[in-house]
Amino acid sequence: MASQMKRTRNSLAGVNLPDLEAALRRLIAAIPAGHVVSCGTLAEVLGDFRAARWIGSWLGDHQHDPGCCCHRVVRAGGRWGPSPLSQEDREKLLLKEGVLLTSSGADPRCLMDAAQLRALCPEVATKSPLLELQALQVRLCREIRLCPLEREPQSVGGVDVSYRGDMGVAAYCRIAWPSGEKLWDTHIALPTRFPYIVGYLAFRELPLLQAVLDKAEQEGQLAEVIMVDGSGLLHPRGMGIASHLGLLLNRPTIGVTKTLLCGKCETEDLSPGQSAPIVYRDQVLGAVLRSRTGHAQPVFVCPGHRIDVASAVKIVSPLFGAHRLPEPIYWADRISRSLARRFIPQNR
DNA sequence: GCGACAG
DNA sequence: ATCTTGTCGC
Repeated sequence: MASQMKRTRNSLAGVNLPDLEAALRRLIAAIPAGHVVSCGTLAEVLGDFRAARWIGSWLGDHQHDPGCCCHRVVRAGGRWGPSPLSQEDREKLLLKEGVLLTSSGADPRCLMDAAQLRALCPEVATKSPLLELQALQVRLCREIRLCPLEREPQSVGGVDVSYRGDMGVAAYCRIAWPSGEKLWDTHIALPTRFPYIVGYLAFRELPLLQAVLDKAEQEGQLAEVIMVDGSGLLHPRGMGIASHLGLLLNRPTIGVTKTLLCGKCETEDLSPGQSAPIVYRDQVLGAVLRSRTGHAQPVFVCPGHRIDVASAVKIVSPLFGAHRLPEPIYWADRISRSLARRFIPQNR
């Protein structure tokens, strides 16, 4: 029993990040000669069709070795996609394996569908990594508390992550509320462990955010409310990164984005300093805000955890300075980006 | 034909 | 998010 209580605490509070790349390599290794598979089908077997884009970019990037069968991966309908091989080598390999070619790619009749690939790779199919992460998000969603903020904060923190190669730099900045004065900041750099896939941003950035916020807490600089560069409640499973972080910290969090992940709003007649509701699945889950200084593009705000839409708008509104984004996010973005550019050498 | 989605 | 030159504008 004691050993159970003492379970390992990683940055996702006990959740192990799946090795998506390893799972993808196993799927590709399971494609038989004479067949091809599309990025979308691979994504589907990993647990979410939306991972297709990541798979496409991975094909062009990955560490390729002679045994790798990535020449059997194509785009939808058999069309050619990114590859480390030359077009000539690729066509030669597929022809040798018995795949018919068309003018634009592989013959669609040689494409395998998800059911066929699942049968050939049961170890990935039965433990679909993205399905498991979705299940976790659905489970955590029930613990989200949507309520007015209890007390006005003295300060609000902002967090953001910038990237350089395989490294991520997270920055945290504490801002006085409501004055907007910059009070304190810190940062940390760590290797990236998970790709960007729409709907799974938390699994990419939470380890870094948790690390930088641990640092802030040790220095006694953790603000009462944390603003995140990413969505919260406005998420297909109600568990955007701001909500997930709020649960891990057990602290009020607000999601702020430059584009809308989901939901609809009227941005046409929005005058500077005003806000309008964002509706998703017939519920008001956020607000679109235009800064008082009248920037062309508005920002989208939603609750993460332990706050409601009205309180989130009340907290964010006074923190618009001279920039499009509210000060905590503006500074976290600026600091993380300049550090990533300055301190991490580019290797490619 | 429509939609294709945070960072 | 990142890769990137000059260019348009307050």
